[in-house]
Amino acid sequence: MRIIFMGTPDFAAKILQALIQAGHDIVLTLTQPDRPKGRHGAAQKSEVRKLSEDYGIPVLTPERLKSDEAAKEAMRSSGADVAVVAAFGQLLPEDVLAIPKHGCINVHASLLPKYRGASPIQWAVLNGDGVSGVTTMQMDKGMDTGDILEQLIVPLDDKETGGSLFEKLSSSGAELILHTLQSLSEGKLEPKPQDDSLASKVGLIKKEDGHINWDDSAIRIERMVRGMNPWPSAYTFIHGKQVKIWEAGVLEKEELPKGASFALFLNGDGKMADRQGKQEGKPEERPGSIWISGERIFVFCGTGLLEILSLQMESKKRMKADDFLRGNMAFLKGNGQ
RNA sequence: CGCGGAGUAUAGCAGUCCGGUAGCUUAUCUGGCCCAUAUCCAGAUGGUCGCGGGUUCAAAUCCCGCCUCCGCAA
Repeated sequence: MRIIFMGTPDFAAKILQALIQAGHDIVLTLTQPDRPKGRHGAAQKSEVRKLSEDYGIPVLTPERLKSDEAAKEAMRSSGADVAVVAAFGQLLPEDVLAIPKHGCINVHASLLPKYRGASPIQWAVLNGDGVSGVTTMQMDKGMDTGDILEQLIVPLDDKETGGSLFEKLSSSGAELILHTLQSLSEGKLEPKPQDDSLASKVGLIKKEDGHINWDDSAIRIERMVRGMNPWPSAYTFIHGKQVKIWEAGVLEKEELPKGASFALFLNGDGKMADRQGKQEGKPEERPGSIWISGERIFVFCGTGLLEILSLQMESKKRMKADDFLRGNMAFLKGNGQ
């Protein structure tokens, strides 16, 4: 089949890779223009663009497909049977949807109609879902509202992170789109409309979404630690320095080891909080209090206790809690600089 | 040439400003204590101070170049 591929990041590149390996004829690729990225501010090609160029596939990078007549003309003249879209980053206008003979098929990283929108993978982890999956659907003018073609369910692991689920769903997505295209060529697809009453919508995850609110429950924060990994990561501030938390465990407050000692109190800006507040219980047990026991680090949360297993100070490498304590006790206590 | 931090023993750090015998915690090994222990005590092993030049009687430290890692920003 002659296929136009539209996508941008890693997730899309994996789908494209699978299509190429399966022997499909990719006649044209559309992806986002090169964006500044990385430490030196240089514009970088998207993953999809790199892959396409490696295989000698023509690439277009329309800033706004909606008003880019040249790109539309290229699509028309390609004579494509179908367009496969994965994390393209632009809403497709209706006239574009109609260009390929069989329309545009989207690979979406959730079990639609759940998690329509931009960050379905992270939200599955953030919400503690037991399963997620991938969906292929016939695109229409809405945001992930088209008829469902096929779905594949993927179970989540207890320690699932955004990154690990991403890996699972991209390979499942690749598998599913190949199957869907096979079904399409055999005329066996049965599009099913989505049940809008079950729909949920998720927005793009932003850096700020990784900022931990210690008033939340330990359970929720631990999910956040996993869901925001590897980006934007769950973080807090200690003495004004950003600290990312990479691994954490959930405990009950009663499980705080007896020998533990209070180290410091956190709040949003990393300064010592007002201890005269009218919160319940001892001030050292309010949400955001850090306790140290031997080589372990604990933080009181709104509900429960979070043990920090591995973390990363800004400008530093990720390290285990015991390693962190080894050389940072002075910093924690504020004695250092 | 976007802004900034960092590279010192297995690991985490101090020391660099102000040049003068390589330090701390941990790990490892040995011994002690103990019914026993991830506890405690004593001792030992272990480092081309990222790489290459330069200055100097003398460089982890000062100067120049390079490599690598990381945070921000996108």
